[in-house]
Amino acid sequence: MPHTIKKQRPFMDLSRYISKNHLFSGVSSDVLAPFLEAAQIRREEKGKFIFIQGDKAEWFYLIIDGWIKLFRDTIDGNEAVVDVLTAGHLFGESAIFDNGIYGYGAQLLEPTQYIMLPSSLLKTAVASDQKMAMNMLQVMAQHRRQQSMEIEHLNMQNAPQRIGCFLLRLCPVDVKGSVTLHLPYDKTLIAARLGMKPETFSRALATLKKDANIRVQGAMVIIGNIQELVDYTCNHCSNKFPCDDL
Amino acid sequence: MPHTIKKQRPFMDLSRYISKNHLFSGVSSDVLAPFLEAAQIRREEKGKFIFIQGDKAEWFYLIIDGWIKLFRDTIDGNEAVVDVLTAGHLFGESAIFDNGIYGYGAQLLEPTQYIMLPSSLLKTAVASDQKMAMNMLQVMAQHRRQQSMEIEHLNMQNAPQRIGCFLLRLCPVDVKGSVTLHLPYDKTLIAARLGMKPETFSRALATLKKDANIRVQGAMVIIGNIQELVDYTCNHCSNKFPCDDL
DNA sequence: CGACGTATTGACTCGGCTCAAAACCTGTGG
DNA sequence: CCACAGGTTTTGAGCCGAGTCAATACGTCG
Repeated sequence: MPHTIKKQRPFMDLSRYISKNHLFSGVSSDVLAPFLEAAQIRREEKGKFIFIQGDKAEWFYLIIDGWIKLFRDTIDGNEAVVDVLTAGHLFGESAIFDNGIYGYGAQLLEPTQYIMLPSSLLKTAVASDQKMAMNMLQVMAQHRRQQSMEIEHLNMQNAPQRIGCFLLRLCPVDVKGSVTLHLPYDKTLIAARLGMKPETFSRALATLKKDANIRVQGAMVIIGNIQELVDYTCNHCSNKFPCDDL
Repeated sequence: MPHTIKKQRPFMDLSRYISKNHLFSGVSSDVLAPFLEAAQIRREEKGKFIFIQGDKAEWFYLIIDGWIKLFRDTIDGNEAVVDVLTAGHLFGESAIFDNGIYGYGAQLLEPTQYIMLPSSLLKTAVASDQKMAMNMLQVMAQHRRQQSMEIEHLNMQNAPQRIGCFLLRLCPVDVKGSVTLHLPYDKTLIAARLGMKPETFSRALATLKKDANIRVQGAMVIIGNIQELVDYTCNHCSNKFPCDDL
């Protein structure tokens, strides 16, 4: 008795993933239809570059599962990690309305499934459909707010505080007291994401253990008391916890 | 149509300033009209807060002349300067499509004239007019790119390089060799804008004099050779000079 | 078990911050 | 014209956080 092969039934699967993304929420099905038609689903191996900085932005992307990183390479050979994204996240969409050139590269961190959608479709859909336009604007505006926060964090918070902030954003919103969570990806990568070196990350995590009642066991982190961590972390920030961004 | 009487400024003045802003470029006059109707022009003194972080975003703003700063206050009483803007710049428009709350405060750095426009109008105009929507999206996307650059700079460049980058962006695009320019506002403020302390700014400027062939006389800066400054500044960045961002 | 990638630890350097003082401007009133 | 007051900018000394380089521990997979 053959069991289901899940990679098939592409159209329905795509539909689910695409339409439930906020960009398409409340959008009529005839606006949605061409996206479903044109969508291509891909599964690629770790390390694959989906695109690099400077490429023409002919597609934008939606992650189904797995992890990718957005990055920029500097002239002297360093790499800045712009963002790390997973299921449900959209990327590459911003360049479409700017200069049509990706401002960063995108690389898979592990085997990852994603959907690619044509930029041209997004452009026309946004131009012709009000709801799409408003959704797109909202996505952009939220991104801008996130980026503002990021800039503030880099300016105002030190390494342990940036990690604390990162951990707090991993917590479910409503909990109080103690929380156990595990880090979504490599510590090295988290470090890069937070704009610090792995060694600094390691030491900063150690000071959190000492000063903010945190326990760490490999990738598992136990926050003894959320409020304590907030007190330690959020003073140099302009947002009161819980921050509504992410 | 109703002809409203504005007590201080005739209709035409506003029209010039508003319609030449990129947000309204190519927009039909009947879409533009309600903005011109509803626009209010203001002139206020240095120090005045136009709004503060957390206010409801009922207006967005266009600067006619003068200077303003956008800033965020942290819980422990520090201030992060988000941006410094002057004639032709737009601000407060992002919150409208996000959560309707300003993410920063805005304060005048000197006597400044500005126009305030109702958020509600922007929202409806963007929802009903394709060109407005595309313009707004473009404004947003460009802002996002700028912010990305800012994050990269904070991460990768040291103080002298950040100043060098700032100076290079003040240069006219096509010049080569030597350039004379003067700083648009206080060194203290530039320092804050670049995420450093005034003392650091001063010292960093001194090292630029030494290492990158710069001369400084008060607010006047003479770049001996642009290429030399580029070589000194741009290595840790992912953009090749001239950066197309602002 | 060995081997490789990831994570931690140690010793050192250096950049930027702090606090404090001096130098420089610029406008004001005598 | 000078003296003074206020703000801005510079300079100095000392400290601390984060980066670097190098070595060691840890884990997981073969």
